[in-house]
Amino acid sequence: MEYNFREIEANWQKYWADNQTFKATNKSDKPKFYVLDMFPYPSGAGLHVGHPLGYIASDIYARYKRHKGYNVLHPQGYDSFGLPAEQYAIQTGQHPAITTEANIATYRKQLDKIGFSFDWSREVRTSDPTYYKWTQWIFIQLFNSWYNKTSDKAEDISTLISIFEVEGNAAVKAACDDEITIFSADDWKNYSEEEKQHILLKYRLTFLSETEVNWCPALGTVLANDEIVNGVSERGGHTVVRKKMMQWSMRITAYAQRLLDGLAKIDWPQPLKDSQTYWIGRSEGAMVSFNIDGFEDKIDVFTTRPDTIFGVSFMTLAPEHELVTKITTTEQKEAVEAYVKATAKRSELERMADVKTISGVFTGAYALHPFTGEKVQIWIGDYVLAGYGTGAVMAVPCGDDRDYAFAKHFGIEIINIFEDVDISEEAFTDKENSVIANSDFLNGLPYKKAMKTIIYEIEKRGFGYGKINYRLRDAVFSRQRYWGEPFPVYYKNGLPQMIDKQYLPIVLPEVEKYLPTEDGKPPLGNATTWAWDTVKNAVVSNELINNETVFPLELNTMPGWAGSSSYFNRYMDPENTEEFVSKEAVEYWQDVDLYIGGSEHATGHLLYSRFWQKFLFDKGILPVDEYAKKLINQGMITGTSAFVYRVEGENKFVSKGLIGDLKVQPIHSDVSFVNASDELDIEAFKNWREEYKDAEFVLEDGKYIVGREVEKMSKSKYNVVNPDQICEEYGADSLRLFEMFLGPLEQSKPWKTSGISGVYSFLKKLWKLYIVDGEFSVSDENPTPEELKTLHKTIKKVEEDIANFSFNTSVSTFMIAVNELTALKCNKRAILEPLAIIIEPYAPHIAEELWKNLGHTTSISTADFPVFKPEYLVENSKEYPVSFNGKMRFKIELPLNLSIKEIEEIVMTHEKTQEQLQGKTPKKVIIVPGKIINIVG
RNA sequence: GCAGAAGUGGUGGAAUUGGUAGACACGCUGGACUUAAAAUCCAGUGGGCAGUAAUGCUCGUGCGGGUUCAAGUCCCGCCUUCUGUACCA
Repeated sequence: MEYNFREIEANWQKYWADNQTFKATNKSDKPKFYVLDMFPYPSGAGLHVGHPLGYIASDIYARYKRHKGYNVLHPQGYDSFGLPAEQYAIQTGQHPAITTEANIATYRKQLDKIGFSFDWSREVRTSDPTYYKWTQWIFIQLFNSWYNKTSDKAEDISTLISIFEVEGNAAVKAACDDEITIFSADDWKNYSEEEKQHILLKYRLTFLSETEVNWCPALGTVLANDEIVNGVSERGGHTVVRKKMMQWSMRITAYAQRLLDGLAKIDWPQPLKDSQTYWIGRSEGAMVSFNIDGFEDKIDVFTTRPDTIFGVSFMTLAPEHELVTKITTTEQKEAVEAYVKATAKRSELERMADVKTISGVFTGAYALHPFTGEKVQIWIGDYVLAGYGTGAVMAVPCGDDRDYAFAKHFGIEIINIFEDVDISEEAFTDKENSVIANSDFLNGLPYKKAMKTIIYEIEKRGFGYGKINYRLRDAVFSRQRYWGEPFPVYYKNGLPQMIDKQYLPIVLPEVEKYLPTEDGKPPLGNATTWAWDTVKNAVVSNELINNETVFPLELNTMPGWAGSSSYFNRYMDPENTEEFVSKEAVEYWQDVDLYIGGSEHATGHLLYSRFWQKFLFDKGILPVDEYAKKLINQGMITGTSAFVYRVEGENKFVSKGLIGDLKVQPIHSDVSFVNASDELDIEAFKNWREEYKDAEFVLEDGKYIVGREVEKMSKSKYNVVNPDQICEEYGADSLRLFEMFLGPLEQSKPWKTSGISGVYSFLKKLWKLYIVDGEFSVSDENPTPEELKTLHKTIKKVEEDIANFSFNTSVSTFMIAVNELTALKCNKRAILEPLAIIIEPYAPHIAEELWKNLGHTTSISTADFPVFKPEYLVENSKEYPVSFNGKMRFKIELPLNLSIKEIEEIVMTHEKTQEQLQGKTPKKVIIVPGKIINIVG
């Protein structure tokens, strides 16, 4: 009876599917456990061996938890809206839905081969109308809500209207647009319905506004900051420019503080928390208004150092600042205009590459210092960003590096307002250790006291107020793309109207072309049936638009992160057509206990989804405001590329060891042509490409040895390894074990297929334990203490490893156990049965097969995990290492019940000790019972 | 620049609280089986020196210091690589 993994794995995969072994119920007496993977975008390239790493880890965890008596929810689905399918559609005319469907089929086939314990009955796809119905629904909920800073939560817009009706908006504390006009209750009542809607739009949690966006002309779309890499689009590398557009935005800034505070109660990796903290970017300071000499207008600035206000010697505005044209003097007009123009022209790329250059222009205007009344020059400079704070800064050169450099460069006065600090060479930025001087009533105060005093004074004198500012921006939610969720929105007199829940989903219309229209409208502008009939409550032909009962629908679609921001809640109740998720389901499952995925989502998906969770929590739809208790980032698996070396100018390849002084050009070879010893299959390489057919190969010892280098796994580097091939050749159990064996889950590590033979032969050795004379057979004899010891130390170690997500060391532990049991010729049921269970999470197929052969008729998947018994590991002697001055010289076997004194006596009289000491008396003897003996000479 | 992670044999990596550095594998070398190959099994395998050998000595966890009876692990100062981020007032 051979270990025939092909037959075994196919049989069990069929069994699991037929019996719905891993289907989770929403009702159970067992405690719940929710294990989630970040769901994949089904790309056309399919999975490579790097992708399943996290899925294998989570699957091990899920399977382990089933053995421990939990009702485990372990779903999987697809984030199936996205740009690649759309790009492909633009090129070929094929509908993205067809491409997506085909890609999903490939993914599913590949995933099935690895033997995951997913509950596929709960699968969701973000591009499926029955799913995106709920994405649209959440959008409507956000539209119908405002953020009340007094109650510190989102509330229905009707509560805001009630306040307006009673007292106007003066006292309302809300997260809203910056420019809000104050109105009274009477004003409100006199506003037209349209005016009211315009005002409410400034308060809603999703709102329309003219935003400066990253417009990519080549893709015909707006890109998020994280979709831009080095100033060009992440996909395709096209140029990106700044442009103003009417866009939907999400008021995530309302949640800035809560997103920050929530980090304290979730067990997520510190680096990930740090990057979210940085992204949110909380800073405490003050808003201060500066009057402008000769103008009514004021310049508002946000500063984190109001305590240094007496050090202000100039102000800098962003070139885009609205006051620039107004206040610039005639003498400076030309220079200012040229500078503004030059800045607008500079691409993001240029601005980034050139951080060191100091540039700016004096406007000729002066601000008046609020405390001293002195005149302060107003400059413009592109180091001040229009999008942050107020787009203006009060410059304090003595306390800020950039202001210092700017002042030095343009010869502006530098006022020192720090006690006993020399600022002739550089600014003094150590705020914690600063003591203010030369600053009127702040003199002699340390940082913290100075801050308190100045904010009090600023507020008292009406120059401004203390403020907490966040770097986090509201998230633009519109995309000029086809393959995304349509908005459930139509426009009446230019005002957005939500479509009622009962008519959802609004299904993506058919279009002839997936490109933007000729007049620059998004691709949905090509649709001919894309109008909303408010009588029939249906999508109808555009020809029927009369702006009385039939209105145009929104042409933008939602961004990639829309569908992924709450999908984990939908898994709890995926077939519910009446509610996003039922109360019972969400009360039972609550939240994700373990979430595994890549760290690249740190500030995108993982921040937006926390925002939506908090919002839905505020609305009473979800019971918890953080959705994932624990999160693990799996590391990247890199590829090991292979290189052949072509002699420059010739069609001749030299083996790596023979390069010497030759001028050679390294060329990627497909890794499949190279064996474990780095030898190239020359014939395969020659047949790869026409140009290599007649190439000459210079060999060493009769072989061609390639060079190897670790690089990102990618098609273009010919180092991609496909999991299907591995499953075909070694089996899914080998793949699973090997992916884990590679190294710590959270670190990046290179893939080298040759190593897999180690885990493969381990599985064969494991199999053999259960075989006697070619037949499956185990003995019912009582196990020996040695056998029990091996079993129980394995149970102990594996449970500790799983708790620490240290799956690599578990695999080693299994190997050691099997090696030991093989040496002991152990064939006892009492050992081999529990062994099968503890290996099951890692190698489920072979475990099921062994379990069946042990006489069981049901799946091993819910068998109780064996209980660790420490008594089997009790030792009564220890092989002590005996060190001299910290260096181990020999070992000595001693009973563990000896006292320190007794140990010392035995050790000191030992002949090897005498040999080491050579008659000298040791200064000190250190004995740690059970650990070590160290003799200091 | 800032933030984070990581540097251990030819390779992937292991080493609970400081306590035998290199577990477990890959690769390599030698051997068994075989007409041969594959598969399988056995033995060896960090470097250097000495010895026929058993063995002994010595150096060794990126570099330089320090604490300690004892440091891969703790402290101080550097170097390198990878990842993220981009003038945030």
